Amino acid sequence: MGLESILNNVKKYVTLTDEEVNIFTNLLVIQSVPKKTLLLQEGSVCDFEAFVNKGCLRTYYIDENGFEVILQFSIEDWWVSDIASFSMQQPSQLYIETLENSELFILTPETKEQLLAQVPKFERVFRLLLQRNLSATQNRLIQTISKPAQDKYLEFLKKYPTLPQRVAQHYIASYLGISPEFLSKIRNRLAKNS
Amino acid sequence: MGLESILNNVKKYVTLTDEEVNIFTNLLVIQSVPKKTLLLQEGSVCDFEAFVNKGCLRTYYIDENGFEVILQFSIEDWWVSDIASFSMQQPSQLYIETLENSELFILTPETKEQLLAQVPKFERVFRLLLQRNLSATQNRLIQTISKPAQDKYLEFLKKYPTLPQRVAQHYIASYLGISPEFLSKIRNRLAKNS
DNA sequence: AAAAAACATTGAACTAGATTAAGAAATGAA
DNA sequence: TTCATTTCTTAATCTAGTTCAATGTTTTTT
Repeated sequence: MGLESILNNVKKYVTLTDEEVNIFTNLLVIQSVPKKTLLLQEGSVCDFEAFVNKGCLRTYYIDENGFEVILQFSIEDWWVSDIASFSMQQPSQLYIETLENSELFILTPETKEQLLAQVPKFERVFRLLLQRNLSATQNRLIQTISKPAQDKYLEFLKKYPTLPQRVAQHYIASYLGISPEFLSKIRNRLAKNS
Repeated sequence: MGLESILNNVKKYVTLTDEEVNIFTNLLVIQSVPKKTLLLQEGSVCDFEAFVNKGCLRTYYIDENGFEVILQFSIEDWWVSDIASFSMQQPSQLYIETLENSELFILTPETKEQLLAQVPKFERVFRLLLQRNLSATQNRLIQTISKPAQDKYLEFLKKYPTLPQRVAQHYIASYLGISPEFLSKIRNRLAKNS
C-alpha cells in the first residue's frame, strides 16, 4: 500500500533492520484527507508530523493585513509539519491545507516519542530532516532577496517541475512573493522567448 | 572569564549537574578573533560551532553576480556556524566573518561528538537550537516577502537594537535586501517623523 | 447543461525601490 | 595632522513590480 516510499525516504539517512521497519510502520497512521482541508491553523497546536505519500499541501502564513504568504508546498516524498509548534507543543502561527486529495503517513507527538524510545536511530533521521529544512529555507531566503521575479520562477520550476500543472497559479505567485498578475506576465514573456 | 553567559544560554534548554557543567566547559575552546577575520568561506568545510561571548559576526552568501546577501548577524549570546556544512562535513556555500574583535567559545566536530557521548542531554540542546534557527529563518522569509522595506527595518531594529551603532549601514541594507541608498532615505524619513 | 464561482489575462496608471553620480562625513593609516 | 579610504547622504532618472479594472477562461456547484 505504498509504505516503500516512506521507507526509502528514511533509508536515505539510516539503515533499518526488519524489526525496526516493523516498529516504525506499526506506529504510522495512514490517513486520507480530502482536498481543501485545513490540518492546522493559527493558534492551535500542531499534533502531527506527516509524510506525503500522495497529494499536495501548502503551508502558509497570514500577516496582519490578511495577506497570505506560502512558505512551502509539500508533495509526494516530502514531510510536512510545523516543527516548532509540534515539538514544543506551542500554538502555531501557520496554516497547513491540502490542495489535492492526499494520503499521509502520520506521526503524533506520542507515536514519535515511542519511535525515538524504541529506535533511537530515528533521532538522526529527524535531526537531518530538520537540517535539510533549514538549508532549504536559507536558500529560499537568499533567492528571495537577491533574484528578480523571473529568475525565482525559473528556480521554482526546477524545484517543483510538476506543480504548475497541479495548483492554481496564484498560489505559486504567493510562494514567490509576487502578484498573480505579474506572474502571468512573466509566463507570457517566457512563452514568447522560446 | 565569562562562561556564565554560555551556561545560562544552555540552561534555558536543560538543567545541568556540576559534573556536566565541568565536562562541557572543559571541551570548549576559548578563542579571540580580531575583526575582519574570515572564519569560513565558500568551498571549505565549517569546522566550528561557536557561541559568541563578545563581538559581532556576519554570515553571508555571494551570488553568481558577486552580490552579497547577509543571512545573519551573530552577537553576544548567539550561536554561529554553518550547521549543514558542519554536521555533514560538506563544503559550505557561506562566508562567516567577524565585524568586531570577538571572543568565541568553540566546539569542533570532535569535541561536539565527545560532548554528546558524555552528556546526551545536549542532543536536546542542539535540536532546540536548530529548531529556533529554523523558526527564525522562516519568520525572516515571511517578513522579507510580505513587508515593505521600512517595516523590515523597524523589525530589524527591534530584533537587533544595538546593531546600527555597531556595524556599517550597508551591511544592514544587505541584510534587509535593499540598497544602502534606500536605507539612508528610510532612516532620514523616520528621523523626520518623530 | 446552466449558472455561479474561482481563476487567469491584459493593459493603463502608478510607486517602491534600484541605479548612477557626486559631494560630505567619518574612520583609519602613516 | 594629513592623506586616503571607506561610509553616508542627496538628488535625478529609471525600472521591476503593484494596483485597479475589465474581460475571458476554467472549474465547481446545482
